[in-house]
Amino acid sequence: MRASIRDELVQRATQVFYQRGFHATGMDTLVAETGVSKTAMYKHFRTKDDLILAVLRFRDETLRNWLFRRMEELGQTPESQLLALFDALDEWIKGPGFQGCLFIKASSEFQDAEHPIYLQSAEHKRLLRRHFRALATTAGVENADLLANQLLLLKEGAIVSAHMKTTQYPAEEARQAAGALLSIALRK
Amino acid sequence: MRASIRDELVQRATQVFYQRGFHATGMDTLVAETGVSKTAMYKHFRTKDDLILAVLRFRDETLRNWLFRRMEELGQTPESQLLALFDALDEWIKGPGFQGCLFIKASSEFQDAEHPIYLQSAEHKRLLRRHFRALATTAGVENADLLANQLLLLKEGAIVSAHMKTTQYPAEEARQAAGALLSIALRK
DNA sequence: TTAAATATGTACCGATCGGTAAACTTTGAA
DNA sequence: TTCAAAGTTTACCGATCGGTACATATTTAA
Repeated sequence: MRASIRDELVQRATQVFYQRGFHATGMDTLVAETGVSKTAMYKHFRTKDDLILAVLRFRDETLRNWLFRRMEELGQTPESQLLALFDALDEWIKGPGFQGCLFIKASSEFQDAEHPIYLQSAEHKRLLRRHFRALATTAGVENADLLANQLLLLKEGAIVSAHMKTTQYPAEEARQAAGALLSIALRK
Repeated sequence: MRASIRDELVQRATQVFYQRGFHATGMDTLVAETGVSKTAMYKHFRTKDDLILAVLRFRDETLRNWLFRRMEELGQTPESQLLALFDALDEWIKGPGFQGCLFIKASSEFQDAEHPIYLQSAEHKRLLRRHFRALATTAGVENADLLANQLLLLKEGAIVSAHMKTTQYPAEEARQAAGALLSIALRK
């Protein structure tokens, strides 16, 4: 029960930042929404930025674990797992509380290319990319780099378009496009 | 020379918000960066939100005008114009001062689905979508809606991936994917 | 049982937030 | 040339910002 207050703070803060934004959320709001006193917060994290970094690390772990597991559950072969990315995405988008991608938001609120928060956000995307590329390679795709990057483009586009309500069925449309690209990549 | 101070304020404010973010930019910063006094600002715009809305309207006009013109210049047929979207995108991304999409940022800092800033941002994407769909229809694509949405997914994904440096050649990879989708859509 | 560790609430810090008031200067059209 | 419109500077408002001090309560391990 010792370290759990810190964990609970991070988990609840993740939700608050996700729903309200980083700059728009003050430490007093965090106190009110998480139930953790400000003194305790600053005992665990030296600054607000440090807390945000912990939030991003937590989100990276949980989101990546969930996504990769869901892709495995929904697809038996590497090819179908790659397409299952968009089925999992669809679940996420249609699920409760979806508000876009926390890392896109973080990197756009902290744009400085050397800012730790920007770097941490970018790292998450790079880890996704690596996983997709490994799957593409296993599936026998020749240019696995290209396909992995393109799947990532479709994924990010779907998340943004879902958040901005540009399209009604972003994940489905992304999946259809991904299927076309995948079958082309496997045909040669 | 009368109305031009308002215009200059909007244009300079666009750059400041783009480079530094909306919540992160205070009105005093705006005074310092635009050279326009706070009194004058509040004579033209009742609130900061109103100024942001004017910024988004200005950006929507200039960006859409530039993009559509560039697509026409770079492509002779509707098909090649659709692909030229990604050539123009490439120019933008590689050009000076690129920091992602102002509308994605605005909608993620003002997430409330009924907030005027969110609605204004979403409108920009809808106008792009309409244009792409019209081009796809002219090109003879059967399911123009689907293709237009997929091109938009690739475009948004490329912008985000460029901003987060996930991929080195986002526009090129998006263009290649778009070419594949387009040729499939025209084949039937 | 007790003492250290770890919470808490409250009050506060200087700086900045969005926004206003008022007195003064520049500008442009009749 | 004159005068109102539109600009500026400066000072200010209450609220909130990120962050700290301190005295008190609760938890936990010996």
